Amino acid sequence: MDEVPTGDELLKVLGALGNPHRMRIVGALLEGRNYVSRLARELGIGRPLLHMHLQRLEAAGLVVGTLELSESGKSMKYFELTPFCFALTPQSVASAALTLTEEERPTMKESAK
Amino acid sequence: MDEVPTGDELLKVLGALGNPHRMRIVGALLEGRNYVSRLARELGIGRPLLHMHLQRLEAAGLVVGTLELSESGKSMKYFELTPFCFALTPQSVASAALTLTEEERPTMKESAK
DNA sequence: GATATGTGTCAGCTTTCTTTGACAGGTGCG
DNA sequence: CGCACCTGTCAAAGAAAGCTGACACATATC
Repeated sequence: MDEVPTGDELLKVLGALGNPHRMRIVGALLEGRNYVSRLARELGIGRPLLHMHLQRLEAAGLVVGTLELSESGKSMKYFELTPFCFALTPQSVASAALTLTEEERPTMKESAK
Repeated sequence: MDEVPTGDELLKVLGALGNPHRMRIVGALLEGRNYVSRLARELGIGRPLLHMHLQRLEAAGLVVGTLELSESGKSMKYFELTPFCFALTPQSVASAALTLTEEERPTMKESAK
């Protein structure tokens, strides 16, 4: 039931969900799949902005987008939620922290000591 | 068992946990309470930086700090984890998104009003 | 052709977060 | 006293995130 992610994966998930717009996007997609332009209108934000947010959610594996051709021939990108499930406890966070790679380093300063 | 937070609360929690240093701090505190200077040495980061990160975690309710007087008379601030437990699913995120206040808006210029 | 829909990207600005060094204070001990 | 700890704060710089308008491309309809 619960997914047990690596530190880097959990970092991307938390970074993706820790934003008002992206939380609202998840809420909007819970009612069904939707395409970018319509989603932008419903949420009242610009499409370039929404595009960026969706990319962040997709990079975290929380949504998936598929480019489809409508019957009229226009290409439309539909996004939908993935059935993710993460538990946030001191234990789960701590075990994820152990697998953090230094690529995600906040700052590197490996001199002598 | 699971905590059901408001949108703003969840936002603070996700923002607090979505950082490599703060994840490591949670991992370090899982082994027991600790005071700031020692924690900074063990994690290899500066005290001012750790102080800021701890403040962020405390603002999210994930840790609590208590200023105590050691037997020798020095004042030391001990931090320890709170037994938090959050479930991250499309449903939990969506319901939290409904209670988001506009105060936590992502950059809004408040010129007129 | 002009308009309306859809797609995506880019540069540049603003805002926030992160980080560091310096500074303030306190206590106990040789 | 000077040294070794502890506490806290501040300003400024650097890095990252957020946001906007303009652009380019496609297709269908008027």
